[in-house]
Amino acid sequence: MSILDHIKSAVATAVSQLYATPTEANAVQVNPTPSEFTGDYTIVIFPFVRAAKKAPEATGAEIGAYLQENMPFVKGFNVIKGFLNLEISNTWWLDFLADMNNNADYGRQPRNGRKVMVEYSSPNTNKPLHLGHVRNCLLGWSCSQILDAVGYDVVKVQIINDRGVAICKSMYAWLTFGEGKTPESEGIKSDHFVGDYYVLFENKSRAEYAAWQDTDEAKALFASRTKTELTEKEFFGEYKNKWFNTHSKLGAEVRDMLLKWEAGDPDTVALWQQMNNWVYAGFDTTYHRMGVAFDKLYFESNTYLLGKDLVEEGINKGIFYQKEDSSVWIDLTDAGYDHKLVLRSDGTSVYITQDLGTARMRYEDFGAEKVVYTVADEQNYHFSVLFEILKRFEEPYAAGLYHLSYGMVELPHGARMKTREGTVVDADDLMDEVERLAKEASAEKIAELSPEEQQDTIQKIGLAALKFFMLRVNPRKRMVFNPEESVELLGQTGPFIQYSFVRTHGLMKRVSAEQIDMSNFNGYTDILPIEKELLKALYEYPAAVQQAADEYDPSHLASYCYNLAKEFNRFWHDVKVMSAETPEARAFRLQLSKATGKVLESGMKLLGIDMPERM
RNA sequence: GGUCUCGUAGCUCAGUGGAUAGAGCAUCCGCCUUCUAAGCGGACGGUCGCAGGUUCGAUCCCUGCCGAGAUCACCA
Repeated sequence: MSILDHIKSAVATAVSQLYATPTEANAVQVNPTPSEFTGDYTIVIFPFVRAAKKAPEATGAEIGAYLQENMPFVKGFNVIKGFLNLEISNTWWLDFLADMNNNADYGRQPRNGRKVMVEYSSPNTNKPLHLGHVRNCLLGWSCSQILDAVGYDVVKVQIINDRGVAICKSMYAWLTFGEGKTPESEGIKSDHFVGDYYVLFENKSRAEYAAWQDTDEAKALFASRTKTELTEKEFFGEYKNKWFNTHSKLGAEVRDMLLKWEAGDPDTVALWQQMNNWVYAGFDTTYHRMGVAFDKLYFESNTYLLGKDLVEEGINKGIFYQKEDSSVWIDLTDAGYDHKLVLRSDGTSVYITQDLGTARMRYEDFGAEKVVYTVADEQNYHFSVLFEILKRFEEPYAAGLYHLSYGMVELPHGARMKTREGTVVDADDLMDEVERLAKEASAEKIAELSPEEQQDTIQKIGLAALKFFMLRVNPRKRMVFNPEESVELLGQTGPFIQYSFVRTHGLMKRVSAEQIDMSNFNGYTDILPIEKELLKALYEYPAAVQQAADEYDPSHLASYCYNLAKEFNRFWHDVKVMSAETPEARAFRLQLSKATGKVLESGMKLLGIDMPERM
């Protein structure tokens, strides 16, 4: 039981006894005391003045006296307006510091025996990973680490969208224009190689469309448009998909290829394998560099036919209904959604059918009671519907479904990233760039390290900048990706936190090199305000991890790490550690530094960020 | 049009039913003979989108409006 829980329950008892008003412990508000007031923790008294029938000050004084009387670690208190500020005894803080440094798992909860699946990344295989995938991967990875830290067994999965029109475009372009080239022959990273053919296809297609727009047929179509307010450009913009499916020669070729693939045509399947293998090899490199990994891969080519048995089950259970054309639907109007198609009239599945089937299959595979889907917010509606349907099926995991929805990463000026327009920010390029800047900034400072160590340090710094930039923002929010700011190394950044860690690490190296005794810190009695602030920040760590887990939101943890680092830097600036006034003060400050280093390293690890030893 | 999300300093973002709403960047001013200045401090900067309501107390909860985005396919 934490000290805050003790305080809450003691306040509840006090109110119950003093004012004969039964009060729940969780109705008591306790906050860290702001530094401009005296005290460590503050109880908000306003809620109890009605029961006390006294002024807030008098009520606070009575409760304060009760707490001081009954709680050994409450050393004193003061009341300002409706706020009761408690002072916690130094011995309690010293014990806390000792316990924390003896606990290798500070901030981690014991295993709870429960299982959660986290799905993230889930790319298409027709092109390399870009900035949006980076945000996705960092969120998914960090959430899985955080859930692990609070006790869950986490299964990290991705579902690879390896089939469909998109990959066929790359396949067709390579087959038609590739002249047998390979990533090896061209010296191009293999996923980029495949992506280049996708872009090539889109270029050819665009040219075909432009030429078609000059035909009499197209002109007649434009002249006969019903929405007369549309300009020619707008009209043909809207018409593009229709054209691709009805007029385009390239479109016909791709559809033909998809049909062959579905029929299992050996040449087509072999080509598909080849293209996908190139892409996977490239993805693996990128994932590895990004520091993310998966426990199990699902492939859409294996799951896209799933879910039909659920359709039948749904009809039998009365969850779904069938129309005369034999298409199958669900009426979700009572839940605030619309009627939703779950099976086409030709009997083929749609996206949500697959997802229903995949959900059940994965439960059969792992039995996870919670499933986190890390998918961009453009699919909010889809997941609301999916979860609602699974709830109506009374799937055992239905209550544990969560859509970790995140806002699109936009380019400055509100532009969305589009492969066809060449406005994507490529994940590999991005990592190159942050490392280049990290190298620029670090070169002199780490010059005496070995080349390998230098490279390692630079990678850690660059990735920290990128990862922290993306994870410190609440996932729900759209974020504007400004290339210059994202790789900033000063201020509220990953490298700032790394730098604070490096300071603690430097102290610990001296402790072992000079065999400094850190054990007599208990003799330090007059804890300074700056030291107390640091202790309070350290104390908050488990709660920060828990909040990040409860809300599936690593940004809470990112804020926490930044605040702790900031606090440590203030401490570092204000007091001497190695040359402290007394051996006890030195021991105490070293213990504090050690604890800070531990928490920073562990907290950042949960964000997927590694610490360098020097920088 | 319906639904959902977002709106806090010039910019990027935190934040909580409670004390004077906080950081970073930018601008300006200080601080390295002292454990790494990738640091620390200070100044400047706010009608917490607008209007009502609930409350002892609202930036936070509720309603309406305004603005931005997403979505509402027999696409994935």
